[in-house]
Amino acid sequence: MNPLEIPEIVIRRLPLYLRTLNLMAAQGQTVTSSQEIGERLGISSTQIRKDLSYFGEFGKQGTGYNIEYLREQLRQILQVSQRWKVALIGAGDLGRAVLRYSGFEEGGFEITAVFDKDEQKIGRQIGKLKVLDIAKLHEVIREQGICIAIIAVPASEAQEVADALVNAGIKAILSYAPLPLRLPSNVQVHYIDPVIGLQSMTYYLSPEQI
Amino acid sequence: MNPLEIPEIVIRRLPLYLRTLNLMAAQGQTVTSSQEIGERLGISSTQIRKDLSYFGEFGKQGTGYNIEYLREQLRQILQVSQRWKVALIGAGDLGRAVLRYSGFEEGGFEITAVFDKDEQKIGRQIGKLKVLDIAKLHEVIREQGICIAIIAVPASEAQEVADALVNAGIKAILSYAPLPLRLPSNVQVHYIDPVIGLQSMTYYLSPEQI
DNA sequence: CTTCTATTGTGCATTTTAGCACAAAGTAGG
DNA sequence: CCTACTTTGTGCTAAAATGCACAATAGAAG
Repeated sequence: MNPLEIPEIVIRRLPLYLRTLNLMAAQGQTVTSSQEIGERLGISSTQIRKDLSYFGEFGKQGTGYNIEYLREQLRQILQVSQRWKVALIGAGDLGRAVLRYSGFEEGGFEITAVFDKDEQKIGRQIGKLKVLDIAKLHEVIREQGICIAIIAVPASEAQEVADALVNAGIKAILSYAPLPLRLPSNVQVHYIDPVIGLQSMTYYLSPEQI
Repeated sequence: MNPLEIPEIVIRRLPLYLRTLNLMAAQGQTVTSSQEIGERLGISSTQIRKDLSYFGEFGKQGTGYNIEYLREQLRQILQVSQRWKVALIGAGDLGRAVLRYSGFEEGGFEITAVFDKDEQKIGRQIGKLKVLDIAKLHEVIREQGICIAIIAVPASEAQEVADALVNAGIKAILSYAPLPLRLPSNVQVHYIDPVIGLQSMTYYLSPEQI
């Protein structure tokens, strides 16, 4: 099955399935079904089976899915069996929170370099890492062979940082800055903006709750 | 036009349009077109016009949209003309980063209470707010008339917190915990999980980049 | 006043996504 | 071995979302 033919919306759901399987495995569960995964995620079981069928046949009729096996298959599909090195740009409050979040490691990512342009922050130790001068971005990224970056700088500086990242060879960016970045089409990008999420919920709140 | 008939996917895009208009307004621009908004967001102009048409006719043929006017219309549709009070649960690294992020205010939200269960953190001052004991969750939320909450606690405690929030009358939750919450259907919820975003990008990275 | 250009709002066609329903295949119990 | 029950994977159908194409209309230029 050609990867180009698999809908992006399917790819977007796979990490949710993987996360669910991780939780089940952590609780000692060994077998599950599309129905159980679906109930946890609020997705129909048919959808889950169809999504998985793009990549192969991972289940057993009458029994369901072996959790360990399906986990490993999903990890391979998503290419998170090995750990990816990630560069973090911005050592402010957000950057520090990102750095201390353990979820990245479990998900297959390791932040191996932190950058900031503020001289006050450069050189400071955060966890295992020392904050580096953003002037060394290109050099360090090339040296370490990093191809994923997280942008945690103010909106006003995000585009500039993104340009530098692309220039350094970064191929995937997760941006916390609330604006769309102008990037070459061969660079992946995902955004995280909590306000967008809140605003689409307030639409549904009844007016008397204001 | 009955709100129940408007597709959720349309509602999800409106905050993006609003954010784009805010940026344009901040740069002194007064008029725009569906094409310009679309180019910035990577969305087709037709889509934008169709989305807006669910709610009325806001543009002028030949001219486009008055930015101030369309902004105000979108704010009213999304119910963010007034500011919503928000409770934040969790005063760890993430909670503090959330608290210091200025984007919420601009988006129509004000965090007016922070809670934690850790005695070390309770009573500590963060910005204008003092961290409150989570035991007072119900009381404070009722008193202040809060109906939106942000969960920034570890995954293991998120469900417990969510239950308490629902019990206190919260109607919308933004959760940073990487797991699906079990909630009554009349409570809105959105999740933020950076790992999900990263993992759906690694799928597209070429293997030699690992 | 006429012509030219720009842009909206929308009917219709196309494409994409989701879901039903069922054959196939496995398990459990007697 | 036989029957009853589960659950997968998938062909087909239905629904949802997107995009094309164009009439309508505004404004600008001459």
